[in-house]
Amino acid sequence: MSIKAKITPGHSNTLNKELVILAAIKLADESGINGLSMRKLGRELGVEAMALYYHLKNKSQLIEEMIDHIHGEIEIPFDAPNWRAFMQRRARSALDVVARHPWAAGLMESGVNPGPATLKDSDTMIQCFREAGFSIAMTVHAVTVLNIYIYGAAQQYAKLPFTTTEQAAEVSEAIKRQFPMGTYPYLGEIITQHMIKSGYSAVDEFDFGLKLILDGIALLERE
Amino acid sequence: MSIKAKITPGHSNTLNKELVILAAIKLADESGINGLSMRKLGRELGVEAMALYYHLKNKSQLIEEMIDHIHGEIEIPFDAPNWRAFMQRRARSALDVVARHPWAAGLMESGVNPGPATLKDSDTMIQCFREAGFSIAMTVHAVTVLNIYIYGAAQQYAKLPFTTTEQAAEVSEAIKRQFPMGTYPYLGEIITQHMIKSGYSAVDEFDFGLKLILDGIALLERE
DNA sequence: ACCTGAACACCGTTCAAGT
DNA sequence: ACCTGAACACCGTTCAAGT
Repeated sequence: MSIKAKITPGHSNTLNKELVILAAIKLADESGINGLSMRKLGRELGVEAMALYYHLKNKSQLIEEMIDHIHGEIEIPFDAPNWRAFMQRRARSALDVVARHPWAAGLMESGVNPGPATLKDSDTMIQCFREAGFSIAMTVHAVTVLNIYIYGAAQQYAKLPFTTTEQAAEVSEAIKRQFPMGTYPYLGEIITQHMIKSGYSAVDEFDFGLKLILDGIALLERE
Repeated sequence: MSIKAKITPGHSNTLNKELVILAAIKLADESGINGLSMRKLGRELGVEAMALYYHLKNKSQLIEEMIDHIHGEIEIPFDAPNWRAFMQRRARSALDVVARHPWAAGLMESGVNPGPATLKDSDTMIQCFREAGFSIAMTVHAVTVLNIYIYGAAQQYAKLPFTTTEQAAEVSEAIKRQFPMGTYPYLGEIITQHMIKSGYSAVDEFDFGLKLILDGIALLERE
């Protein structure tokens, strides 16, 4: 055993898959998915890019692992009193997770090669609906519409060029200035009357749509 | 005027923005968004990559223009008898468009720099709801939930590793073989009882969710 | 007006070689 | 077992120069 290993006990000073994945997520959080390169990631880890290929097959596999890790950050609210509370909390958690890792928005739910965290999340959602008395067919419908909505919303949310309602108003005005008055009268009305005057909140919109969908699912309960 | 110009009247033999965009879409359709490079695109057009920079600012702008063009392919059913028929037909058309251009799925609705086709589409959707008597606030809710659902579904649909129900069954079995029996019991049940036995159809799932959302929107009509 | 050649600063990945 | 150096075949983009 080397002296180095004795100096840092319990902390491996050599690389491993997990460390690479965590560093890759950190790098992507900071500089986006296009800012993530094997060479930069190596630099960040104090190693040449080629070293990464000892721990991972290639960049695709790295990204798959990153996505499954992110998926594992979504809260699974086992203690929720009913399916509706469960799905509501899970949805909010998923939106939070994507807000922290915007680059991941378009990559989740790819359908190909789901990792353990992804599979566990699906399994738990299904369990929740089944135990609430939903049939298999209705469970599939419910899970599908919820996931489409949540990941769709997360993706649009991640791409929003604003976060506060003030910024929303500014951006709306900028868009409106780009086209001559009257070209898009209905859109123009929405922007002036709604986006700028009253406060537009992307999160409120998300919640409204989620409620609409949960109400719809409630009607499937005994079908 | 050159002889060449006389030989091909009405057909410019030099490049222009529109030709570049169309060729780029064709190339992306064939080889995905990662297969689209300025150098390959130049080759396809019989020109050096650098020539493209005379017609477009950079690759980002090219992609923005491609997306707006794709957006223009979505049918706007002016002759629909009511808002519901309008939204149903538009949704189906959007799904078809993304099926033809899977690489575009994750890039539509980016919110930044919407092009004329994108703005026109929004304007028409808003007009449809407003003329049906929806308030401004309810129109925003309805358009938001519909777009999130449609583009979310399009994205998942574009990424599906299967198209027919037979392929769906095969892929489901492959996924199931990857994990030890009983690890994900509820997911396992869905796969064996539903995905493999009865036929799973992604399009049917899309329609089910769309109906659920349209039913929900109908309840907002006089709010 | 429209295109090219050369150049720059990057990529992902392989593979033999080093310790 | 774990990492590196050199190499290959790519990228996007700028800019002076060509016609």
